[in-house]
Amino acid sequence: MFALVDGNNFYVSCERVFRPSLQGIPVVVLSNNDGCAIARSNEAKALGIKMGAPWFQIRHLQNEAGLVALSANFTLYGDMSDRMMSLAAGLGPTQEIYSIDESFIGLDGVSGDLTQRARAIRARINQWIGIPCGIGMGPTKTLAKLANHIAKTAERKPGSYPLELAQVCNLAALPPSDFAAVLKATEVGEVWGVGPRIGKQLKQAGVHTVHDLVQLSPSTVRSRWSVVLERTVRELQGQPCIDLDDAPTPKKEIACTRSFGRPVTELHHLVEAVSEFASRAAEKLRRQNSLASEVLVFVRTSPFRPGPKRSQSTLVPLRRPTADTALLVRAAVRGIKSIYASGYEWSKAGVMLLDLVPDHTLQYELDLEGDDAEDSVKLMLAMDAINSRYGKGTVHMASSGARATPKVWGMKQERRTPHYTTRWDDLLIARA
DNA sequence: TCTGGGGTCCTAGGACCC
DNA sequence: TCTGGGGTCCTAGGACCC
Repeated sequence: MFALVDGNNFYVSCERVFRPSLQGIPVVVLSNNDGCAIARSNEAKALGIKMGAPWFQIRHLQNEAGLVALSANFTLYGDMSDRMMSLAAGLGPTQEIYSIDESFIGLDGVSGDLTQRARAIRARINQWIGIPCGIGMGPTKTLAKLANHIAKTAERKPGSYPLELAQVCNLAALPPSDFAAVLKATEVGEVWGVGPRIGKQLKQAGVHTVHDLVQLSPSTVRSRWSVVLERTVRELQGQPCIDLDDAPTPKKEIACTRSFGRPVTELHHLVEAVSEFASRAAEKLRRQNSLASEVLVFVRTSPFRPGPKRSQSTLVPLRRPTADTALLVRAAVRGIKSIYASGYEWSKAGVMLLDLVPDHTLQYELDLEGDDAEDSVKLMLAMDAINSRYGKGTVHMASSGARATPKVWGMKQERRTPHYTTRWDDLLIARA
């Protein structure tokens, strides 16, 4: 048995904890550069705002419907996530943190009434953290996901499902006829693993609801679609195919990419940006104790703006795998210089670290050029320690540009809330 | 004026091997 | 008429996830 615990409209809920006045009104959280809506309160969903809707297309709702938009405050959401996850872990013996707002809990060996237990955990998260959650349970991860969808939808849209399934839904506890009714009431597109493309193909083949999908034989699905969808069907039929991944494996690639707040035309600004991205990526790399063998750098113009379009990338091999910020930044700068062209309005760039290997399998080689690998490790340890103690970017590569000067290429974030939980200066003050 | 960021897995097809 | 058989590795592209 599995449970999926998922924070409702997570980013919006995090903001509401510290600004209760946002309760009950339409709120969206915007992506970087205040580009598009990436989280919506129920009231915002009711206004018809779609996931990913560009801000400039919905901003008129500020005046017309009292819509409030906030810039993404990922520092806050990450910290709230940690708190929520630690409470969700109390539901069962194992936990897989699947995304910032979701975790799967392995329930094997848990005795007693699971629904009651889940309701208690949900209440605790609500009271201690202030985040409303949905909890779904089922014999496979895909069914737990589906149950979670039902739990949230039953609460948000009265009449869509039986009310007793709201907030906490255990599909394994339903009588067969009720289970079938629930599957019939759910569209295939809601299933974990069925995206827009496959969803469309399924509907063309006459498969409209989850109930239809479960009727298909796995071998048919495999030959007509793929092994991926076959696994999904088996999981829906109650046969576990996807294990709980409670010991996250290190990432195979690490990226840091950003759209710029406004178009960039000059090389030295791109050098600054790419240096910054490479430094960020290097920090992530060291955090998972890996070394990178290659650095990929890309830059492109906006697909939306008029003017000449161009997209360039280059793969810079490293002499040996490394996690040294200086070496990775140097490689990234070499890369951007090799693909830069003037006369374009560049809108986005990024750095990806590829072909990652664990840092303990570093292969030593003959010392032909002076080996400073050990110094490098010490230097990076010191740098990470300083930045952790005194704040991000306290020490950084000079090519990223001085901290004090605003970045030409910097992100637009006009509506960001304070770092309520991670900066002393931003702590809220309560007055009696 | 204005459209996010960061991942994973699977497959087909090409290059290359004997 | 007709052009081997079997295998590995790599890459690009598609689809999905949040």
